[in-house]
Amino acid sequence: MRIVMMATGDIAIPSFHALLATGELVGLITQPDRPVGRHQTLTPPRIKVCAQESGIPVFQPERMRDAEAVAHLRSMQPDIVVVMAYGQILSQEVIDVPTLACINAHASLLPRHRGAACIQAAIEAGDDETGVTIMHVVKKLDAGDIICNRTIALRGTETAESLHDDLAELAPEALAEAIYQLRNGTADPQEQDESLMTYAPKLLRAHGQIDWHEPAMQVARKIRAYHSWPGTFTTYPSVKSGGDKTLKIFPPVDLFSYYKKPVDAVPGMVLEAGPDGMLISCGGPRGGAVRISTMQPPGARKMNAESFFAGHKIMPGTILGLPVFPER
RNA sequence: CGCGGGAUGGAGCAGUCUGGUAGCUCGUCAGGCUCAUAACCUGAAGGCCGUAGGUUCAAAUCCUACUCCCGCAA
Repeated sequence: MRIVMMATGDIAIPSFHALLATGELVGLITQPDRPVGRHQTLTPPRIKVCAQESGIPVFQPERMRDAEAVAHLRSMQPDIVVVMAYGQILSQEVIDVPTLACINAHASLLPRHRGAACIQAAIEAGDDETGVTIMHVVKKLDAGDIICNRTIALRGTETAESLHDDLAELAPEALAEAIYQLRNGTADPQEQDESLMTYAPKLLRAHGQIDWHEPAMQVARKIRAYHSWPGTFTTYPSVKSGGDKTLKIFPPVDLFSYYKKPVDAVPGMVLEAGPDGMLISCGGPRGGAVRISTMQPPGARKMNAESFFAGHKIMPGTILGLPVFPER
């Protein structure tokens, strides 16, 4: 059987190696090299490098839906196309090329969290479990019939980064089962329950802004969910410059669902500031607070609270993120 | 050369605009005080102010080049 993989993200790398090991992988289709990093250096996807090292042919069309690209795929004569974190929407023409199936590995338990930010969404929503789903590719995003899945329990401590790696390792197993079923005709794809569908749109850097009016639980989840991309941040008033500066916030975060606060405490108010971290008042019906202990001021590296407060003056009573939510 | 910020004892920062004795909060070490302490008091060590040139009587500070770090962007 001939398998062609379409993948760009690092999450697909373990699956790539698993497919490679079957000896049936005949090609990798991935996004063109992109300018990346601080100097906009043209950089190949890491999975492309893996393919080159393994002697697997690589194809990098700018638009997969173009006739030439489709023709190229057809010339590879795939029986199965495996899509995972590829980064382009596929046309029906592409989907129809493989003789057996065009399947997709998605990093959530569909129909929950369709879309690009599925990993972050599972953490931010406070789900008890997430996983990897293998389904048929259809034109509608992540909406195809489900072949199989693998689940992983969430303990409330993971970040998108750690979960990404765990799911990457989980994917090959699910993929192997799906391919096995397709191969011997035992696959019994189940339609997705549209009523349970949620959508996790692609995140932008700006989405990492913390809204201190949210309950402490939600703030803490967001800090974990958005690590390490796009990251979370707030703003603080700078005595020196007179303006507001951006403060990036990193896990771990201590959660206080209930916290006995001073009567004048408002969301975003710094309650304590010291070597142990910065305790910040949150919103919501029960109030609550979170303590953060790792942060990064503009122009500097990530540092712990002890270092931060050695040279930055944020006194208790300071209100963070102030000018940001006038409209919310 | 995509845009911007930065480099000052071990950590984090001020000082740079307006050149003139190296400063702050900590940490470290020594001593003191205390029933005791990460508390408090006193003292000390530790800097070629990123590198290399230039201007000047004089450069952390002004000029030029370079190196490294960070943010945006991807």
